[in-house]
Amino acid sequence: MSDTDMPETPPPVVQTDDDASTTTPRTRRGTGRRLHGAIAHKLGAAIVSGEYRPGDTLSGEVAFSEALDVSRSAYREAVQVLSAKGLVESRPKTGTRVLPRSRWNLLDPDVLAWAFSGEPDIHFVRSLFELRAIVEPAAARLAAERREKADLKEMRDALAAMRRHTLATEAGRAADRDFHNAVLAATRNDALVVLTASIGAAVAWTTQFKQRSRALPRNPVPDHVKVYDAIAAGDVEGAGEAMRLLVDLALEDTRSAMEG
Amino acid sequence: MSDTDMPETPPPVVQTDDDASTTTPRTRRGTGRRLHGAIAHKLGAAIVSGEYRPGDTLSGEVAFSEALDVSRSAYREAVQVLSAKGLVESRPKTGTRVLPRSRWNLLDPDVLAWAFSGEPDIHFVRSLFELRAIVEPAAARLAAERREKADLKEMRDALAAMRRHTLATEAGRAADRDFHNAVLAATRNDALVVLTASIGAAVAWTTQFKQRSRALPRNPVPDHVKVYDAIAAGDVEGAGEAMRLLVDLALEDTRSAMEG
DNA sequence: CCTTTATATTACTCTGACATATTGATTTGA
DNA sequence: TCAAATCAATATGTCAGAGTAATATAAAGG
Repeated sequence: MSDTDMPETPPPVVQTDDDASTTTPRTRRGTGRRLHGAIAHKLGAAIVSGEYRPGDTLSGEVAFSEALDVSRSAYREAVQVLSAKGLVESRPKTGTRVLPRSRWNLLDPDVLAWAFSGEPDIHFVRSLFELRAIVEPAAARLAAERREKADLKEMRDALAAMRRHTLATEAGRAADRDFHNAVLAATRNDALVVLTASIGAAVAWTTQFKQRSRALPRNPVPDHVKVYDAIAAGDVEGAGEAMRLLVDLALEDTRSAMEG
Repeated sequence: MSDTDMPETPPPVVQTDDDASTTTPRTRRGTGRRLHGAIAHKLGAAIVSGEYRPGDTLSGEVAFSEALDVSRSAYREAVQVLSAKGLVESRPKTGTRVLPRSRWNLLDPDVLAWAFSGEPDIHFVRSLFELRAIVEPAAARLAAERREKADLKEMRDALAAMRRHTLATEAGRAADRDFHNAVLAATRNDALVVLTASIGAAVAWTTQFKQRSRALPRNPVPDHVKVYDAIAAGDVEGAGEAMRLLVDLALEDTRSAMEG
């Protein structure tokens, strides 16, 4: 993930640790990562969460930047990031306004992270899983056609790691991601790789929710093994079917966790 | 498309139209759009075309910005855009380096535009069409399930426009896009919409190539009508199959145009 | 009523300075 | 001799203020 990462930004407190502060508490702010990154995160999250709505126009650069107590440069660089992701558009005289949702790069990893930093829209989560249910089985079919020995080894290693740890641990989740990435890599399709990298990140979010609400009810390894076996055997139909099952189960788990 | 658009940036000539120029010819540069946008386009295109390769580190901000004869601010804002799209990463002391290809947001509309502003990598084009062949039929199936009356009207209107104009005209291509967008909108899936918006833009590029090399050999309307009929009838299987045919034919046309 | 011109507002660009973080060498200690 | 801590060099990060260019709105003219 690029600059603004997933772990919640610690509240950018202005620590007034100075003692004889005759001067206003300036220059000593945010603890977070790079400043413009933090601002982009803040604004981006506010936009995708609906706090600012499409068509709304942000207060001018000078006003907003000094409201945030940052320089105009930092604020502008943050806005450039948002603009690059299709969230806002700036024009002279008009100001900076939020673009219609249709122009947002919803599959951008950062945008997804912002979307999931608050209360994720259940409708959108459904969309993501639906897309995943479309893409991943097709990817498994391609992988069954094109996999090389090295790909299969990657998958085996990931499976072994999944067996060792569980999905409750970070190592286990990483192994899960590794497995899916290995399948993707075996398709020799760059567009597929980057797409499901985004989706996978989002799905990882929902997985955390799942863990939070109830202990994981199912051992995911056998389903993954079925996918592996079919891919290793070059069984195109079987690979697609096994992956479809896998995604459906994940959707089912997450849905019950979110709605229940 | 967001800021940096498709039409070739007119060469950013430094017009030295001043007569008694004792001063260096500054402040009067690039005719193009916003300055940082132009620079982002230039650098982005250079990166995706392989001129700078992953791991390469760009010359420092001061050096590079004055080599381009722009201020550091403008250069930095451009780099922020590239960073937001996962092309580069900047760190103190280390400098700005090109990230591995796996971290590029290849489905970002701007990145796609940059990729297609030069000689498009035929391998990557193949990946895009493969992805399209996966997603669009699935979208057609969903559309057949969920379409409302208004969706069908949109599709009919687009079809009518396609009949009036041809794919050789801009109006015709717009109608083609409208039809596909209508199908997408009928799926009620935001993730699908934004994804195929990207792919569609890229495909539109290749369509232009197609037109350039040979007069269009096939009337696309009947195939589109078949898709419409199936969706209107709620025929899930038929809709998927008809769309699959449509995408396959487009791929065939483009492949022969690019390789021949 | 429509077109054209003026104007005010806003983002855009530039400049130059300082702060901060990270690397790599240097020094110190075991 | 090797390892850990220290320090300096360097490039990005942030700040401040001034001036430019573009554009929507209002005003003037046809």
